Amino acid sequence: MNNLTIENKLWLQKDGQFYLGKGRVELLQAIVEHGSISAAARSMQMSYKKAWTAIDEMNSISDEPLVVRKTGGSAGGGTFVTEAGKKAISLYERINIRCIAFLDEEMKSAQ
Amino acid sequence: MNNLTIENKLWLQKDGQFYLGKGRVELLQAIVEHGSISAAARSMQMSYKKAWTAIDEMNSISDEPLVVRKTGGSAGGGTFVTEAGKKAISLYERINIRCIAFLDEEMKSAQ
DNA sequence: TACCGTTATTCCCTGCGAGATATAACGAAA
DNA sequence: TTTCGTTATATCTCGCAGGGAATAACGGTA
Repeated sequence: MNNLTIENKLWLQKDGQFYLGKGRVELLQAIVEHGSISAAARSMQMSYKKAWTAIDEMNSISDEPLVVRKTGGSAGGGTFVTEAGKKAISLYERINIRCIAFLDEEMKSAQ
Repeated sequence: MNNLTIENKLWLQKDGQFYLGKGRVELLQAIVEHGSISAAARSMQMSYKKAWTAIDEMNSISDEPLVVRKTGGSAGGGTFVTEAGKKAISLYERINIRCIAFLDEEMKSAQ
């Protein structure tokens, strides 16, 4: 019974629809950092299509958009995370960190 | 930002290998109840193959077997959950229940 | 020895997700 | 009006996990 660890995966749902998980939070953070979907996707070895699909889905599920997308222009366009998006990121991260700490405690006292 | 719920998925790992999750715990419980892999699989609309594969894998990862399988005999054989298996079930369930309660509290205080 | 229901194992097939590719649309700046 | 890098979107293919079916092995019991 040794070397036993507990893993967890958290995600937020809106009306039962998958909304925001670990991968999407990382994607949003990369967009904050890089200012575009394509640069963010490149930075994390994700295909543009996958990134775009994820963003389109979470944007349409949320009441307020999490990112604003601009097409065209001298820089070609860009994508920016809204305040609602940043709030969602920090909500997820705070709960996730606290949940991991909680589970560590549980496992310690369980064995 | 309403109708927002948090979902979580827990599983146990042994040396980094997936070991026991929600579905496998339910399968073990069905085996306790029915006394055979095939009856347990039937009772939860799972294919025998999937059930057998899951059991074979978790049994081989664990130090002590979680189930004992008997082949042949008048009843054709059967499968029985060991004490170690029952302990694993209750460990998972206790942590899972407590984790759900923890997350509910977190979500309440977050909004 | 014949039977029976279970465990054990192999093979085929198919649906789905992910990736790759290609191309259009866009619009500010020069 | 040309350029450029981005967003947007449609196919197409390929791999593979998972299901279904088929079959062998097993060993009490009658």
